[in-house]
Amino acid sequence: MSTIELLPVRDLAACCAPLTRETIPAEQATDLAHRLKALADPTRLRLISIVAASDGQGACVCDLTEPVGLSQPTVSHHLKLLVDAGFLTRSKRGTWSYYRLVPGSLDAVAGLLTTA
Amino acid sequence: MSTIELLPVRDLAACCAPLTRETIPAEQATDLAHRLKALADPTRLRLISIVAASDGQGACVCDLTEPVGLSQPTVSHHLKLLVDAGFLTRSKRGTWSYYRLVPGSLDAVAGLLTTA
DNA sequence: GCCCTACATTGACATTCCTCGATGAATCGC
DNA sequence: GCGATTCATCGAGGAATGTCAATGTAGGGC
Repeated sequence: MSTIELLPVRDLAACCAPLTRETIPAEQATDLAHRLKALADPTRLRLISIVAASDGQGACVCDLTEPVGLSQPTVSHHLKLLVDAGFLTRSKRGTWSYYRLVPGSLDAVAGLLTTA
Repeated sequence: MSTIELLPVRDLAACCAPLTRETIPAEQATDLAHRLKALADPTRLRLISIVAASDGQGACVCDLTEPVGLSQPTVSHHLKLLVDAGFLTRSKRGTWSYYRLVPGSLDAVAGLLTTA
């Protein structure tokens, strides 16, 4: 999961036909694979889930490290991956970092997988 | 991606609420992460895409190795992962193996990611 | 200024993953 | 039976990933 320039998620949904409509070009496959790789980890799925639940103010790292049972650096690492992939945003207030779900980001990926 | 017992895909959709509805339990997160990991590779996305396009009779390995530009053992390996994850089925006819998309399997995963 | 809190980054290690060449298994045609 | 074809499996090498302890950075309170 090397750091790669990814388009905003909404461009994904805008530009690309679903996987099963037509053969996906190599470049789009690479981009989508990166998004999916960011999601394809139990810890990151739980982080997204918790962040989504505590929406409004957002969730800080201190709220997240205990539920997932991992060290703070590890949690920060996962959060960074999710931010880079476009699923979360980070906003700093004082010493705290608040993470929020990017609206529509998950739906954009889901839309590319949907058959109908 | 060690071989793990996964429920049929339809049970995924049947049993589980979307990621953002409520905090996902660790066990479900592991299961979903396995499915996503199976999808999170450019080559496998393209394989799925090609197989889905050539539906009806299905696609054999010989049809797939050239478009993705990888060796036959590698393609067989990826196909096995996709079968194990429940996205493809394999049926042998003579010397050929025909791969087909499992209807609804992608939609089941997509449904778990959808916000609405 | 100084310490404490909250978080990010670095470096290291073990594990997993992707890929290939080589080999094995099964089928078809002769 | 024998060779050729199609595909799966095995073993290995290199790259990427998940995790942690240690360290760095920055803000808040005294």
